[in-house]
Amino acid sequence: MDEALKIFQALSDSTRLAVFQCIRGCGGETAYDTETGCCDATEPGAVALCDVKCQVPCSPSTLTHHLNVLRDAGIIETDRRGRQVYVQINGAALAKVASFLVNTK
Amino acid sequence: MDEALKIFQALSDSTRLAVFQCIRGCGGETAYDTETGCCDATEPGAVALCDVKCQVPCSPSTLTHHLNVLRDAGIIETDRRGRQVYVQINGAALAKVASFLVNTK
DNA sequence: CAAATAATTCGACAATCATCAAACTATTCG
DNA sequence: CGAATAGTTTGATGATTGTCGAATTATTTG
Repeated sequence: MDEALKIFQALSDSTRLAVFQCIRGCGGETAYDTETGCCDATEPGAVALCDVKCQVPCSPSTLTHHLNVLRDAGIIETDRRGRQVYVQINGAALAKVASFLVNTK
Repeated sequence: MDEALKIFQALSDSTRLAVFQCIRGCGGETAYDTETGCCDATEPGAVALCDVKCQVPCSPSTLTHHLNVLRDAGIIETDRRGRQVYVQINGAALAKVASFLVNTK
């Protein structure tokens, strides 16, 4: 399945996997960091890019690049709200690949 | 998890994914091809490299390279029997990554 | 032992790709 | 409007990596 290949490629870079994990973990309800002021997710399951950047050390352009790869693979979805772009995980795509992995034969 | 990263890297190449699928599909009971004589798996769940090579078009050295990557990632296991090396899938490793993918938060 | 089959090792080469800086667009706010 | 914040676009560059051919090792068999 070609869809699975794209997802594997998207998750095959350490920085990109960190971004992925950040979006997943930070999108929850309790992930606010009072020290840095980062990760002030306004709703469950969505994070602003600027908050991701706080936790994954890379330049803005690199982050944009990685997000494009993740989005093209169908792993995440983005929508802009005012100045910020919010990101969230597409669970369905992940579930499909997970079943592909486990599926015998 | 660093283990997951390695597995994603291993499956992020189209040729390697083809090898993976070949081992999985061909390792079954009924995959013998009377035309080419390929894929004469002697036991369920194991395939000889020469049979994989029949189905995935690449040079022997390339195949060896890909198998090393897959083995280092823990996806497959190999053992030599006489002239041939047999390969089989390590289901446990795949199951672990599958649950990593689905796992929310 | 010699020949044949199966697989590995080694180098080299081409292509892909992650990264960044700089310049730019988009949006809010004073 | 002008300043500030948030992201994107566009090269360029350095590193990684997939591929192969040639030489080599391992094993069986005549």
